[in-house]
Amino acid sequence: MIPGDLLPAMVDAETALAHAPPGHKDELRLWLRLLTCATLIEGGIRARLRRDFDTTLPRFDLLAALDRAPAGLTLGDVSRRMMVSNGNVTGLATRLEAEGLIERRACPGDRRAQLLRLTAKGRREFARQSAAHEGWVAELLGGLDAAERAALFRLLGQAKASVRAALAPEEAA
Amino acid sequence: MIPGDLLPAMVDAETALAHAPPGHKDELRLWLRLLTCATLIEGGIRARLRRDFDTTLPRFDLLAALDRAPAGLTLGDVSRRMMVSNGNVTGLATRLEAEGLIERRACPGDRRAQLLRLTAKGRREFARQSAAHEGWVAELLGGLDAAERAALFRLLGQAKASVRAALAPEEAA
DNA sequence: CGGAGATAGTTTAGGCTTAAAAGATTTTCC
DNA sequence: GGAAAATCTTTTAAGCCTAAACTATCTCCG
Repeated sequence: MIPGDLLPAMVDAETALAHAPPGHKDELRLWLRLLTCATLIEGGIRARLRRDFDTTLPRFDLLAALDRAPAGLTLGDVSRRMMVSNGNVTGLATRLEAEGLIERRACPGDRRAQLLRLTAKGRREFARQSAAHEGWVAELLGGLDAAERAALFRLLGQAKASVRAALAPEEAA
Repeated sequence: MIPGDLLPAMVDAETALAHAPPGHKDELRLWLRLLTCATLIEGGIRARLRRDFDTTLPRFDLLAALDRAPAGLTLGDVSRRMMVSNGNVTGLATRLEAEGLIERRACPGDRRAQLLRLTAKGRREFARQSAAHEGWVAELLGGLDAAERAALFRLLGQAKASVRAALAPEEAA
């Protein structure tokens, strides 16, 4: 995340690029601005999760995935949903289990797999975090009106499709 | 980054949310879509930097910052531009210096600070990486036409302003 | 049946990242 | 001048993250 003491004088890559000699492509500017937005929002959320709940974004994301799947998810399911590696989920799950927020149990019919589920404590804790999280996001993006948000949402959908299409060949490999 | 072997079956958080019970705010959906886009693009770039140059995105970003500042930057300058912590830059700079891509030299007039500059090798290497990078980004976002890119760029500017405004109070603290 | 290949999860080594504490130097201001 | 505050950097401990190698299990099909 972005250290709080850096924010005042922060000069992001996109801003710096604006002063650079011309010749950079359109797409690069767009990407840098997109990245700046994502980094700023993510940093704000990480700081608030730490400040208010003493937790981290990956932990929150894992709880969120489980909260949407009452029947539980295997580690592999979580890995795909969170777009992170297998081994990463192993470590995250170990820590959350130690904190008593999730539990591992055998997956019926497949002795290789384990199901992860929220404990009662995990559900309670996530409910609190989730409500706050929704508020933070609304606050951060509150400067856009509904029409702007809708337009941005639509265009990001186009962008996502473009990126997925460009990435598709290597998925097939 | 996103492991290549996960891409085919990947189900991102945003997609999963679409199947969740209603009640989620507009802003949350927008944020999740923005995050998905950024994560996908970043993952693609990381994979290509590794594949073609055996390097990482943070290393590339540090070289990029130095490339735009021929006179050199202090570690603190780099930290602000990259929006990462001080200590992070120390480690990154140490590794890049060991690879001979950058050099540290005394900062005239301030014995606390050091200037980081690209070496000749660093300049050559960054030029190669940078050209490829620009191509990758153009390829990933090539599915959008110029008008869509312009509209998206503008709306992301609004979003960035909104986020910065919401984050501003804590900067002042 | 039984082996080949796919799939689930863990481990390992190494890089990235932060917050916090500590050291060195500079600046401010009385 | 000199104390106090600010700034620049490094160090430390801990968590996050990946790729790759490995074990265990399952599935397919000959």
